[in-house]
Amino acid sequence: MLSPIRAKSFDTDHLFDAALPTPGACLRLTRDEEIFGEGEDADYIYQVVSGSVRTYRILRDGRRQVDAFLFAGDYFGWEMGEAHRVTAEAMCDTSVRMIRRGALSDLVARRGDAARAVFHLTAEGLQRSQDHVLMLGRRSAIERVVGLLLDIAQRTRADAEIDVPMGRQDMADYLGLTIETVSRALTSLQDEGLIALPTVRHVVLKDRRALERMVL
Amino acid sequence: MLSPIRAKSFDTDHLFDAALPTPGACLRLTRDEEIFGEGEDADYIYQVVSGSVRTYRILRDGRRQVDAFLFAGDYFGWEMGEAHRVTAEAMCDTSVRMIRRGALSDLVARRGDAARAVFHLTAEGLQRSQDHVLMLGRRSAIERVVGLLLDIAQRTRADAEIDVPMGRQDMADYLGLTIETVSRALTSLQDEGLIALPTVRHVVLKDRRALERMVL
DNA sequence: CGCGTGCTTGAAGGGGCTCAACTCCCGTGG
DNA sequence: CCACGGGAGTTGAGCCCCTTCAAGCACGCG
Repeated sequence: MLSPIRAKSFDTDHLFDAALPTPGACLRLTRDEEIFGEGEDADYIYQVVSGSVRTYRILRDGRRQVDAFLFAGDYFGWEMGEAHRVTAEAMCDTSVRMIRRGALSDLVARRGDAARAVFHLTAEGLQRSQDHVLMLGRRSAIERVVGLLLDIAQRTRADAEIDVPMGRQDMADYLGLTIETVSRALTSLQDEGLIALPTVRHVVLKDRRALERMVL
Repeated sequence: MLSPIRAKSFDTDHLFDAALPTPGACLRLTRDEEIFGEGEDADYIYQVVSGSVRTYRILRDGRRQVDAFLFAGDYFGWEMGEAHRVTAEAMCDTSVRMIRRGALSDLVARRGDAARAVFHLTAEGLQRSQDHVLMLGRRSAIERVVGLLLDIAQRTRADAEIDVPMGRQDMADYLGLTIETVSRALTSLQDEGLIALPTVRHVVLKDRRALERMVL
C-alpha cells in the first residue's frame, strides 16, 4: 500500500512533527464533544493522537450521513475551501493535534517531500471515500456491516478481537442503514458463527477468511 | 468555490500547460473505449479535453459502481499507489491529454504553486466523492436522479437544457439504482412538470428552483 | 434498587428490485 | 421507401429487503 521508503522523506504518520516544534499542542476531548462544525472556518488540520473521531453531515430533514471514522494516526480537516464541509466530533475520550493550515502550507512550500506526504494523505482519504461509495451503492446490509468490521479491524491493527468505538447509530449512519438493520445484521452474522458479540461494543471475528470473501 | 486569485499561481484548469511543452499530446477515443483498466500501472494523469469519461469498479458477481463522470477540463487518474483502482472509459467521442506522473512530480517539486494546484484538485475530487456518499447513503431514488441532473447542469455549464452524455445504465450504476428505477424517477419528474424529456438524452429543467429544493 | 439509555426483537408496510412484456429509435438492407 | 432487426428505454406486476413503528430487554449509573 505504502510507497517504497525514500531516504529523508516524511513518514506520513509524522508529517506534523517537522512543522510542530512543540509536540504538546494537543486538544483533549470527551465523548460527543465537537472539534469543528460544518460551515466553520477551516483554519486547522488535525491528527488523532488517541481515541477516535467521526465526521458527518446532516440534511435539512435530520437525516445524517457519517462521512468517516478516524483513528489514532489519521488526519482530518483537509478542506480546500475556507469552511469545513463536515462536523467532527470525538466518539470517546480523545486527543488530537492541530496545525494551522498556513504552517502546513509553508512546510509544503519549503520541502517537496512534505508536499508528497500531503498528496499521499489526501489521496488516501479519496480512496477511503471511493470504497465508501462502492459500499453504499452496491452492497447489501450484511456486506456493509462486514465491510465496516473488517475496516475497523485493519485500521486499529486488531486481528480477531475488535473494540467498536461507535454506537449502533453511528454505524447505521455511516452505512446508510437504520440501527435496527445493523443490529439484525450483527445477530445474523453471530447466528451463522462468523462473529461473536461478547459485549455490545466488542466483536470477535471468528472466521475472518469467510468474512473477507463476503466483501471480495 | 475557488480560492481567491493569486498572482502567478496556476489556474487549476491549466495545470498541465506548464508541464507540457507540446500541448498536442492528446489521446482520441471513441464510445466505450477504455483509457485504463483497474489494476493497470498508473503511469499517467489525464485531463478531459472534450467529450466525457466514466470511471468505475466491478464486484466479483458483476455488480458495477460508477465512481465518477468526468467532463471537459476535469482531471482523473490520481492514484496514489502504483496501480489504477478504477477503470476509465470514454462515454462518447472524447479526447484527453496525458502527463507522466513523474513529470507532474517534478513540476510540483519545482513550483510550490503547482503543489497547491494539485492539492486543490485532489481535494475537489474528495469533495465530489463525499457528496456522492451523502447521495447514496441518505437520499431516495428521485433525489439521487435530481442530484445527478443538477450536477451535470452545473459542471457542463448548462442552465435549463442539458445533454445527458450517459445512458440509463451508467446513471443507475452511478446512483446505486437500477435502470428501471432511474427511468421511473425521470417519468415521475416529468409528470410533476419539473423536467421535460424531448429526447432520451436531452433533459429540460423546467423548474430548477424546485429541483434544487429537493436536494437542499 | 430503579430508572434510563442504548440495543435487540417483532410485525407490518413500502420503496426499490426482479422479471417480463412492450415501445421507440435508428441503422441497415432489400 | 419500407421492412426488418436490435439495442435502449419504458411500463407493469409481484416480491423482497430494508424501514417503520412498537415493544421488550440489558446493562450501567444514580
